[in-house]
Amino acid sequence: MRAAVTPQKRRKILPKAQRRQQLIEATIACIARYGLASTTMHMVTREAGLSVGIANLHFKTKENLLRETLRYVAEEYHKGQIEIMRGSEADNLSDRLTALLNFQLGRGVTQRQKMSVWFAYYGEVGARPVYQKIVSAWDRAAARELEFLFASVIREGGYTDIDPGELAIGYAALIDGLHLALLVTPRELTKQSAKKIGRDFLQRAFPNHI
Amino acid sequence: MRAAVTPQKRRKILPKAQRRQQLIEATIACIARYGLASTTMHMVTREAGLSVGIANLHFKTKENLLRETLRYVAEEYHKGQIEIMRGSEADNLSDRLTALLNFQLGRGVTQRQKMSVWFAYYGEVGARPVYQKIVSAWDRAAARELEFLFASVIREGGYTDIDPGELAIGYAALIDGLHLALLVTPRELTKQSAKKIGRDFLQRAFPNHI
DNA sequence: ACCTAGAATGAATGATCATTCATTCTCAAG
DNA sequence: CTTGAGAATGAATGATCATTCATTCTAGGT
Repeated sequence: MRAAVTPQKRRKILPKAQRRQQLIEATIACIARYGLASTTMHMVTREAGLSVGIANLHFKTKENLLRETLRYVAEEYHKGQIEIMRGSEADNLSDRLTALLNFQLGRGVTQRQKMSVWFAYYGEVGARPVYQKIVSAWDRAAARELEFLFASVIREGGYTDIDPGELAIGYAALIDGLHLALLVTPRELTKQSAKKIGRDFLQRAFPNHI
Repeated sequence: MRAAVTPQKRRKILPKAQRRQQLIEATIACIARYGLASTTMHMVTREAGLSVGIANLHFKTKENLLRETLRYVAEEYHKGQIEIMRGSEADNLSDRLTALLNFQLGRGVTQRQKMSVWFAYYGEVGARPVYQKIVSAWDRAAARELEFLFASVIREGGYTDIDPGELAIGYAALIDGLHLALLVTPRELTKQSAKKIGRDFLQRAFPNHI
């Protein structure tokens, strides 16, 4: 009888960028499954199907890997948002508002995995200024864009007594809060209801547009 | 020359309940300062001015201590809320709404320390079902109370087309989102603005009451 | 004043992890 | 086909931590 036939995974060499991406995605999966606190380098590299040493090879330290992962997640979410808010010339403002809502509470973003990661980092923001910097940079960019969109809607609809900046902060807060509710009390809130609640918010502010 | 005069802190024996409380408060302070992930038993006991062993004496495991701390924080916040929503017979509904908003975005609750702890736990909810259970139990209780309050307001104001349950979820989400914004992007949002945003939300829903 | 139940201590233990680096392996260039 | 630059591996290292428990100390009861 032979020694057990270990399937002998052939070592593969790939470009740096690809390995980094692979590790970031493994990190996201681990954080969602085990939490930020108990995610270890072993877990991440196993999830990626690679050896322990590779994480330190590409990211130098765990702290670096976590930071880059946050950067990736924050960028993905906020870029998506911003793209929709800018819209194409063709889209009218009502459609843009609806598209934004559908994105923010749609399949891609409200995956349990994504929301877990998002809030895992928020939870550490109080203790880690670096995370705060990354998140708040993107938040500011999205907030400006949203304020601009709302200002256009206000102008078009002739709404009075609405400050676009304040409304934008309120709307963004509502969406964050709904994500949190979907994560923490999923039994009390479906994505459908969440969308309706977001829509109602916009409707009360912009009755002629929604 | 004598041996250095160590100020020799005299050992003090106190009732169990008091020590537990003391440790929970030290845990809150540590989580706020260092984050949930890097809070150690040594930090907590040092913060409390006690020895390492004591935490295990009173809480058996670290996991237990963290769980009890969450229970304490969740209870404190939600009990305060619920008390205000029930109000005294004397208070009219408008006053109750205002009092609620002032509590939720007031000095006590929006301390950086409190919000840090709050979101630190939210961040782990995706990975720890126990935390989810604790938080969602209190959330449900508060949600019911808020729905009841809103239903009274709707009846009194004769507002049509408002579902009190949905509005309650929306309002709660808005408040959570504002807390998050105060924590993550404090430079972009003052407590004053946050209150105004909350007030505007209520005003658009209940124009005759606010 | 003396005793003792049990509260409090903290050095020691063992488990877990991030990080290192000597070695192996891959593949593109020649 | 041959070769070397550097990508990938994983056993080993050392640091950090939760938890234990033999010992010390306290305070209420006698």
